[in-house]
Amino acid sequence: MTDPKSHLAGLVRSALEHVFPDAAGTDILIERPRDATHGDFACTVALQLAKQLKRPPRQIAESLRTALVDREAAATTRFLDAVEIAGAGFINFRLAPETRVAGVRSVLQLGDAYGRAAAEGDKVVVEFVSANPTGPLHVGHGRQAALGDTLSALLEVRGRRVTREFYYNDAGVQIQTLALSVQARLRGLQPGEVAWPESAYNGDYVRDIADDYAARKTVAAADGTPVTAGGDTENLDDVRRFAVAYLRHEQDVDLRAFGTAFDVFSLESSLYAEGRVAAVVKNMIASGRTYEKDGALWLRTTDYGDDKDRVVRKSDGSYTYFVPDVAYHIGKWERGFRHAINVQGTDHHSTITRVRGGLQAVSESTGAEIPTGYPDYVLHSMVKVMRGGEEVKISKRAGSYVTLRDLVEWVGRDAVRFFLVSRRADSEFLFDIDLALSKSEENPVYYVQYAHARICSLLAQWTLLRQQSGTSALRAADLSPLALARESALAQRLSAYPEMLDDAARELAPHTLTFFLRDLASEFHSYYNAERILVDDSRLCDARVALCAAVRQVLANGLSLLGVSAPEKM
RNA sequence: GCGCCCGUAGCUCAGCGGAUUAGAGUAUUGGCCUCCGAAGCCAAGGGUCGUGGGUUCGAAUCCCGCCGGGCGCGCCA
Repeated sequence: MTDPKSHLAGLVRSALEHVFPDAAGTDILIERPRDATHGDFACTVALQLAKQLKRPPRQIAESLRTALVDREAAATTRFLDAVEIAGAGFINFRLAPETRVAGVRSVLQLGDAYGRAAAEGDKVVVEFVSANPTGPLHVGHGRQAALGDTLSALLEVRGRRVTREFYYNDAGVQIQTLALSVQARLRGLQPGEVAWPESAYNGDYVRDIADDYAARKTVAAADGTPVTAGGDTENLDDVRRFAVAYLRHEQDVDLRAFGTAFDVFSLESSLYAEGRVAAVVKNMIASGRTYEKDGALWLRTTDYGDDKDRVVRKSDGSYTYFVPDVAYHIGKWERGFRHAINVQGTDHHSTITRVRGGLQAVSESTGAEIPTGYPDYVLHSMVKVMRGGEEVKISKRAGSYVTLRDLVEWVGRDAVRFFLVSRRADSEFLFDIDLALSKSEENPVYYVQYAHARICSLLAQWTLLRQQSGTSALRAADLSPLALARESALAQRLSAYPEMLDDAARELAPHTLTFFLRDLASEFHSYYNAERILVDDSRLCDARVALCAAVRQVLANGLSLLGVSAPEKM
């Protein structure tokens, strides 16, 4: 059987076609009521149709109810227990007990694969972090890493073929600034001195790079290429090459420690090297939407909803950054990604229209037929770090901001990852260090992990009791003794897991997952405190243990999507 | 000034393709370990959903104004 929700939608649709053929095309929306007294599912289709059918909603609901009850009576297996009309015309459904607990069996049978859809979906590229190699990763990058990684996992688990990608802007003036900063350090200068370049990076890491450069050390970037420092202060190209490799390596170390792995690293410099930037300019001109003004080449991005036209080629002959950005996205399209999602800070919001416009112009002249909404964006706002009631702004390491490494050292990877995805991306994030460190109070990470560990302990005891191994015996357990309201509520939540994953993936809203896990853990803790699991009656005992084992499995599956550990002991 | 986002309990936040009585955590107060892990559970109090209009049988949710906050508004990235 399909999941209960879609099955129910099918039933309602068929009843609707029978009773009100004129309204057969109506969307059937099945929701899970917050209030358990309203049943397991509810449908508002009667309210929606009242106007169209010119009949009171309760009357429509009543006709549908009759048809549904007839169908249920004729069915071979029992699915519904009751169909009730309530309020203005809601149809509330109560599932048969066997329907309710059916989800428990699927969870135990599928194990780690529960919630996973067949990998038949589109190819999608998720670009995130994309930090310039000019300094250590900061907490904002951490938020991006957590959001991007979890979103990728969500898309993947629901069948999309995901590529996680990191883009380096390694061709701009910022890299030049980095090289000059290192060079200044090599000359023995320090921030604050008169000769120190005004725009230079002041963090301690610049001195570290200079020291290693002078010592002619070798570093390996994320792609593994070793770079050895020449040690010559005056050779700026060499300084730059070493500094970039050094910082790429540092970022790689941080990302690995954070549990984030990328499939592809793209370099802005390679877009120039491969002639992709020049090709984009050529195609923009061919689209007929460019013009020369003040010695520069402009693209009429206002044709695509931008609030002003944008410069493509500056009067000095170089290109603005958005050109390689467009070239990069043309590349994504050409690699076969019909969906691309970029995770970025809201401070880059204004670039969206520009990049999409640029893609449209190129698409028009090449006939690529890139959709106007390509690529998709998940924008997140800034992270503010609080400790002891005050904002933490300065990190020794970076000089002017708190690094991801600082954060992970302070509170641990699990807490950082869980926290950073636990809010809507567009909300401003207040990261409270004291809160993430608390081991007993309002710390949702421990709350969820604790539920997992508790169940593991329970399963270990049950195994001793029954002298059986693992969950294999539980898959066959008779679940009919699970008759309590708490038990069916838990089972219902387990069966809602795949739906929740779909919603989170569709809405590009990974925070949904953390809320689900907290609610599931909460429901388990309540159940655990109210009822004894390991009871003498072995049928009841096995059924309850099977339910708990299913809860554990879903907690573990969900945590793994978040990249958070599911400990057996804490 | 213009554009986008946000304003929900003391605090931190869900809910916002309208729909049955607005939720969670925390903080406060009071209970629960001779019993499967108290990093837990139960209960109470706490909200004109920023504000004023509008659409609707029905609005925290959709539309408009205003107030307050964030981000952006370069031939920077």
